[in-house]
Amino acid sequence: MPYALTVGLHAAILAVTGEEPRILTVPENESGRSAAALPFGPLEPARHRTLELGLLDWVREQTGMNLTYVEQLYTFGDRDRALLPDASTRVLAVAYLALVRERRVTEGHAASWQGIYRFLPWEDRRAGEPAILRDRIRPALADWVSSAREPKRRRQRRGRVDITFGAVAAPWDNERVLDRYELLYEAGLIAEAMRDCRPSAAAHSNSAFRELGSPLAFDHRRILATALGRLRGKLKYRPVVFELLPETFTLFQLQRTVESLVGVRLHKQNFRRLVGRGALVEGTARFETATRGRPAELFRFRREVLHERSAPGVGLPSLPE
Amino acid sequence: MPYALTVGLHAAILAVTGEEPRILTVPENESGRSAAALPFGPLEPARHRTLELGLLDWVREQTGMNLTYVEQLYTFGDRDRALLPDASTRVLAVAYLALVRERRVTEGHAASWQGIYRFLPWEDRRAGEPAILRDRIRPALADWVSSAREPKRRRQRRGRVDITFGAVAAPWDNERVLDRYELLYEAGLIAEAMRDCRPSAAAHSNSAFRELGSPLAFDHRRILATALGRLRGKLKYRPVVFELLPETFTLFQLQRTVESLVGVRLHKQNFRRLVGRGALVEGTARFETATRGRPAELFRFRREVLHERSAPGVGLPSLPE
DNA sequence: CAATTTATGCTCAATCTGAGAATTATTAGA
DNA sequence: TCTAATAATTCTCAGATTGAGCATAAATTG
Repeated sequence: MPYALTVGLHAAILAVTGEEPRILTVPENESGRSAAALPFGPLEPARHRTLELGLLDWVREQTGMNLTYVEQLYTFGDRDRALLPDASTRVLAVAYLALVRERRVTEGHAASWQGIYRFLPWEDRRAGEPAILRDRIRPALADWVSSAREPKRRRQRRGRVDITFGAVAAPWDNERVLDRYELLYEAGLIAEAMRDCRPSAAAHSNSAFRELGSPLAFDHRRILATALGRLRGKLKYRPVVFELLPETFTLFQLQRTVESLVGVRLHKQNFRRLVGRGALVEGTARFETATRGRPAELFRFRREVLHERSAPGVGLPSLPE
Repeated sequence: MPYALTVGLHAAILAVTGEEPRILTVPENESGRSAAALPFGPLEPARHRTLELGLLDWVREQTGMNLTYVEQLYTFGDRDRALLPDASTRVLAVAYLALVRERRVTEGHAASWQGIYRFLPWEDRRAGEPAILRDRIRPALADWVSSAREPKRRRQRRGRVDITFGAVAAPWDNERVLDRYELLYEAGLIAEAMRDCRPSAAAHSNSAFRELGSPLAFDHRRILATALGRLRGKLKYRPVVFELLPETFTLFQLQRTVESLVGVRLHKQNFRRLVGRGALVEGTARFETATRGRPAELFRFRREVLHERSAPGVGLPSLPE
């Protein structure tokens, strides 16, 4: 067999600063152009006892960061999306999600923080449905639907669009981040699709067409989409937000952090009720000063809950649009 | 680097017959003894365009079965749990879950169906907490807790036992299948732990100790635990049970199937209410004959729901014990 | 001190859940 | 044929949860 096999370990390292979720990226020179990439490196069987240890190693080396909360996401292995160094090497990608409190990148590392909605602009609905959806995505998807030859194929495509991007019968499901990315990729609306020489992408190549969002190296935007979808789901049933927050925080900060991740606004009073009921936090008697209105109490995550109830998340009392 | 790297593709193929979930196993000769194994085979970079296609290929070859519903579970890569063919090859395992309707194994294949609770007997609580938990597991775990030297370590162990196996403050969480398996493995109560030369396992090696449940080859019992935990979670928010049921079925059959998977009995009337509310099924006007009491109507899964609502699962109206 | 801003508390109807009683349609057997 | 046993199916009812919004409290700004 003339094929070599390598396994890459990739990390989507997420933090929330203010009201903006960000990932840590490293510069990557890829076929001439330079694009941002997630920190990653190959599994070295001799050196890395486990996959996760290998990942921590590479991340430390490339960013100077020591990860604490790490979770495996998915293993990607499609031959034609791997962006091969040469045609006789097969590369798998094992993707991880890490949650951290944002820190300045330590000296001597070229890593930088980037807002995630630069890469997935259609996922942020906090200010209502974003313009890019109405003005560019929905029309382009409508084109894609009608560009199918057979009527049956058209119906399939329309159904898929409706369910992933929401329509009359099906509301927007904020966890389907990956489905949406994959659909846009298949429809050729993503720069990476053209890079991978997708047929559908070629259709747009000579029109005045702009791809959606900033690209990332390799298949890293797909990893980011996987990470965001998974995190949005997990928030609801595990107290993971607290990995992203400082030791003490106000309830409003907590709410803003959750909102920034799930991409929608939440009903404030009901959000508090849910957090309170789950007994996830406890008040310190201290208050946030140096803010505008009435000062808010500072709360702290009750780490004990991890040993008490089985699966408390924050709950998402959504707001009608 | 003197290390070779291989990636194995492993399939937990699940069906429910009557009220018993089963997996498809193949015979495997492993270091002299023969043990059942999940169907698996190495990724062949030249032949397999995607990981999933590789998996389907191996499964077809070993069992004659064509899979439809397939889902990636996890990628395992710990060096010291891989059961290496030789010390200079590193083997990763990408594990999948497949759901099928049970069929007879086709001629010429040595595969056979095995009830999953043979391998994870503590997970079936349909008849209340199983005796093995009270008589063997809880005592053995109590020993394991007190066998820790430092008090701090003991407290940690006790907390971990309480949260994974349930205690006063925390009820039994039926999704923590993997946590429970891992804990038993670490405590040396699982045959595979001894096979992997775990120190904790050695403690039991010369007493009149019997390991829990039947072993599987490699780390396949861990894969099974991952599969069951994931499926138990997914049932609640995606209509996946129907992959396991025939075209038409009674509501009671549906309930029994769900119960067999989640491992607890459910409240019948409320279960119906939930299924009805989700509009998951529709009655055919036909009835199940050849049964004892009043004949039950046959229902059919409304495949349309996949294109309607975002995420309907069956819901689990649990019964107090 | 008034206007503004934000935090926090409280209410109320609608819906969902847990538990179980009551009713209906069959089969097995006296 | 009549009765008991077995299941399916329908209903009820109290308690908890949710969605929505009003009201009040405690600060800052001008």
